[in-house]
Amino acid sequence: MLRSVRVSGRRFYSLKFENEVLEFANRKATVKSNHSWYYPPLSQLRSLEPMRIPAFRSKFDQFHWPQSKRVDEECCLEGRIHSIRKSGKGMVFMDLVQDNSKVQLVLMNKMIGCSKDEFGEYVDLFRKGDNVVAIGFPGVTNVGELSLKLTQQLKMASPILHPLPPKLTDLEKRHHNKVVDYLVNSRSRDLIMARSMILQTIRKFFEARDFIEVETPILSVNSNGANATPFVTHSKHIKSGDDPIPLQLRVAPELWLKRLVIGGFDKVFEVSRVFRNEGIDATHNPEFTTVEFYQSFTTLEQLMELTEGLLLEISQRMQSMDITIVRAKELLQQSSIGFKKLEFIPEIEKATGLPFPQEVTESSLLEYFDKISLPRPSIASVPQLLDKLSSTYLEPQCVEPTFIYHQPSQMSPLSKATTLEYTNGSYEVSRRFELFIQGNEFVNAYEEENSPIEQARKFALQQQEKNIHHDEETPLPDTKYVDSMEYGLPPTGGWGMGIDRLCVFLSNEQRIEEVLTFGTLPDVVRQ
RNA sequence: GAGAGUAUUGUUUAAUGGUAAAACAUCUGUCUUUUAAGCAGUCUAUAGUGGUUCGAUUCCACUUAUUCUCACCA
Repeated sequence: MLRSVRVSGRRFYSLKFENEVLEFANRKATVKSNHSWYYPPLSQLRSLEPMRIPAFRSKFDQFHWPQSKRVDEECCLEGRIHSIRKSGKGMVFMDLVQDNSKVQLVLMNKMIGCSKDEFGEYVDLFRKGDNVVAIGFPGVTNVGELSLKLTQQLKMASPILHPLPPKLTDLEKRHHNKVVDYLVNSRSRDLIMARSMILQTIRKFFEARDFIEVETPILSVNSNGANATPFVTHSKHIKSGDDPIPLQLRVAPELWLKRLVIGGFDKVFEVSRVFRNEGIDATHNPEFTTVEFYQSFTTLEQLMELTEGLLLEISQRMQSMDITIVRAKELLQQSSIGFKKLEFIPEIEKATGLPFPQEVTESSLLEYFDKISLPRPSIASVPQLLDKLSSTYLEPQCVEPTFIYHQPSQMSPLSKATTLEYTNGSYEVSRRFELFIQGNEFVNAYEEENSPIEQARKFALQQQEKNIHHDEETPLPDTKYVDSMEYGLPPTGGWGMGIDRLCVFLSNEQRIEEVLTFGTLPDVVRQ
């Protein structure tokens, strides 16, 4: 057990735990048998009001120090030890970190008031990585480094039981132990901070425009709003007879948000985690975050302006971080002059050199595929064929931020359509755009279909296609949503952006797990 | 769902059909102004099973773990 001794009126803990070996490898046992010393209640350690380290720095960084190079008024600082540098038996330097800010501690046996031997043994109780409370005088060292010169023994607040690796780069080890990754790799921490800053900017943008932030259901009977396989679960309390009704996790919040617009909330947005039971790769995780907003009486053109405005603000804000400054600068320039625009059908014609089929049907599109020698996708439905055209001819053109707009209406059953004249005739196109950057989709937005009659018709068409092509991912129509529409969805602009990809892009990373706090689903499962 | 790779100490990297090397970390010293410090010393490893071989960490097979790519998708 720990002996406590009195030295010149003050009580000190001395020195070695009896019969304990102070090796890191055995530290857990030592800690276990001296538990109350290693994990005391915080209030017991604070004999005066503590300062956060950033506040301490801002108070003393520009301080005009007296001859003695210190101020004889005790301060209390708390944080984690990042470095220990011994310099002789009676003197030790440590770096203490809190709130991403660092300050040096100077420990000297004379100032603390104990013998060198006592001092040395006491200091040996501390390891790089321990959380501690330090009390002492603010001051500077001979070379001018701001420090806290301890007047009392350092106090243990919570120890680390394993030595931190000096480096951790192996992907497997990093993502399967994110705690250590964050302690070791500052970039891993910075990526999470950048994400926070991006989300803050988005919230500020919408708040400044009088949007309200809402939260809509994640669990429901029929997940809708995107083509994707849902995760299925059930509730103990939602049953049909004795059988639980299967519930789905949302694949998109879209239909709930539009119901809110019908209900009179004219400007809503949601930062929403969505769930899709699909493959995992560098740019896909089964759960991911989108921001969606809906604003009544808003056109496609207004949606484009809002998109440029939001990305402008994000790019301005993200100049303040080292890891995002390069991308943010590019984006700032591009969003202030406005993004390039590609209109779907004319651009396909330009790229293929052939006029678009007059009828947008499966057979005419397949014929078109043959003419341009494009291999057919595995599911040869009209939406899939059109999507293939886009990913082959349009999306690769979108290295710089680019809007692709006026997609044929068959691609988006929830979007409002209009008839437009092109060289080869007139077409039903969606009042829709997608924003692509470096060939990746970032934003999907459209004027919402607001006729319950049209919506019911498009849902029916979608089901026909689904049955013909056995496309399991097409959701069942949400007839209750169509019922809600009968109360009058105003002409509404709806918009969604993937946050994970935005973070990956701005931080110039290649993989989605880098911007997820605990990696992708396989990483999460292992932690 | 299909394919390609990887596995050496706590970490990050070497090398080799015959004694596995280094840096950092750990541990032991040392230093009263250090800057994730210096100096001296110490400790720790070939994923598992089988095969070829006088001898396998190295070659082969299987297993396990894991990474990546493609497909689906945002």
